[in-house]
Amino acid sequence: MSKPELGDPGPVEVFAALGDPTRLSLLTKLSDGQTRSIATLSTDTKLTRQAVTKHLHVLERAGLVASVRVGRESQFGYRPEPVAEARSYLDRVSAQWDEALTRLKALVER
Amino acid sequence: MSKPELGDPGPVEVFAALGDPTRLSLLTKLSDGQTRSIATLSTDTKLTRQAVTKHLHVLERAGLVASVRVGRESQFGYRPEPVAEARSYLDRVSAQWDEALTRLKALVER
DNA sequence: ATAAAAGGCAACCTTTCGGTTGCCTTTTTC
DNA sequence: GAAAAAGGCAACCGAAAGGTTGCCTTTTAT
Repeated sequence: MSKPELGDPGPVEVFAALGDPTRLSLLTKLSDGQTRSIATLSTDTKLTRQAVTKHLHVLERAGLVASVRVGRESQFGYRPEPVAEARSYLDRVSAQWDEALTRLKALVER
Repeated sequence: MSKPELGDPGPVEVFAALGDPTRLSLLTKLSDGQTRSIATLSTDTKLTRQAVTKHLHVLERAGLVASVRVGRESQFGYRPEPVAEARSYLDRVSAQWDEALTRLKALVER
């Protein structure tokens, strides 16, 4: 059945989550498949640990990362699904555009 | 030389621009290749013409649309380049992820 | 057993966003 | 040559975003 099930919202939320430099770099860092703690992700960031935490939660609400508390630290990991969704959304947009181009071409060459 | 040339900023700006429902729907509407006036785009939107105008300018700053003033109205049209950029950005992200998976698999199956 | 490391929580602040209203200019249309 | 249509400009407003600081809890290391 696959309920909407909270954890991968629509493309809008995903794009919004990607639309911030800090978040985008956190995500690309995590997309290497390794899992990282907040402290780790906070080094080389100029920002406070708290700020990073907030960004991570935004990413999490958008379904782009998931976290597990292990011992005293919580490990964050990349989740590929929403990116795939976003990608196919953009695919559809540019597909529509390509169609339009094709139609125009056909019209002109007639 | 290809100066940065204002008009297609990085992926962050593009994602930010896409991360709003109104903007996303304006863009998909325009991605059919047809050019539309602000008034036209404002119908069936509940929002004020001004609000729509602002959104269009955001899209324009992100390079996703371009406008030309023709007579008394300004026509907005879709610009495909930034979408392609964004798409390839996401491609790289998921490519990195896939690589990681592959490496992990190799390691495990050894 | 204490100290240090990692985090959660919450208050607070400033800037940006999304949106509205009012008014003025320019182009059309009749 | 008015009246209407399409927009631009600017002020203003409330809510959300991005960030900080302070303090308390839990886990780990010594």
